[in-house]
Amino acid sequence: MDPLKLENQLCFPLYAAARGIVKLYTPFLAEVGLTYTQYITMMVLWERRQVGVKELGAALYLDSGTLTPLLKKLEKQGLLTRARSAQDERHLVVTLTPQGEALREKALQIPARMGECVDLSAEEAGTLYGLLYKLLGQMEDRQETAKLEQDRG
Amino acid sequence: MDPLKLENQLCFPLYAAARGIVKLYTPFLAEVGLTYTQYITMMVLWERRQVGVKELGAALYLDSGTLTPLLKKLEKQGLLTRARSAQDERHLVVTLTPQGEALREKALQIPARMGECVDLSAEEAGTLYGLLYKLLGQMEDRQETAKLEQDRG
DNA sequence: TAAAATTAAATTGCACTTGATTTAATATGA
DNA sequence: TCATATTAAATCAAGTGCAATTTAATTTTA
Repeated sequence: MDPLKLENQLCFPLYAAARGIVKLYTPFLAEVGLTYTQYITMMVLWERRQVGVKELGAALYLDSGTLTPLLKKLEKQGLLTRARSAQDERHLVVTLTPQGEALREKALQIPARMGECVDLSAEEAGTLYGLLYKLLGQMEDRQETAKLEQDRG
Repeated sequence: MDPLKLENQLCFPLYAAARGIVKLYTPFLAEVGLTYTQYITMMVLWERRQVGVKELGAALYLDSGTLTPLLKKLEKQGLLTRARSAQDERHLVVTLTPQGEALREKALQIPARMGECVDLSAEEAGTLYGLLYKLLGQMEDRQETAKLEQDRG
């Protein structure tokens, strides 16, 4: 078995399916004026109302290099506010605005419409979900040990 | 169950795991001077030696907007050549060079090293592989029907 | 406590991705 | 056959992602 054959890779369908799913979301998200990354950012805010950039990055596996310009855009759209924490000025706190909260109602129809695009049984979806989070967990471990090794050197 | 909660999404771990895996590849690929997208492009060339941009895009689910600049970079590195087809000048044919072929030997160690980073049983990997290709297949169908509907309108 | 280390965002540079448009070549049909 | 339609790449604009560096604030420690 050729280890460099595209069809023998597990990573490639993961990479391709992820882009494909985001592409499926695009027209639905365009109706509410969001990109996919903006959408998952808003999801965190709809859950927590207020969150630091650091925690947001931990939740989404994204760093400030991606989040800073994205949050500035969402602020400009009036969906959130950005302000330094009074306790620790290094922390920037992001807060949902009433407009941002209102957008949630419009977004509520999106998951169901996406669901119609994907035909997996509940069991298949559950299995996939579990395997993906297993992978994510292992990758977090990897990043941490790499980090520690780097600090030691 | 809140449909807009991050942890209730199937798409989010897919998106995050795909980026995470590519990040794991990065240091290994840096040793052979490739990015992940360049790596899977070379994979197609290692299999076929010669391929049109159109077929390459079909194999990788990428369009000329991504591939054109990427192929120019690989050409500049001497790994492939780009030339218009004599039969049909609209087609650009990409061909592996001896240097590109030689790079394959260096890349051969990468899949095993990546495998060490991910701890899934053969059965789990097979299940994940199957589900991801099932998703990819459904998304292809979606894109095609959307395309047809658009052409009709 | 003052210097050194650490932390959190922001910034910068590079490499994608994608949608939309443009350009060039080929195929079609009145 | 010549205008029209189609096809394939290339180009362009906008939005990520990420590594590396910088800046500002806070801790730690000698």
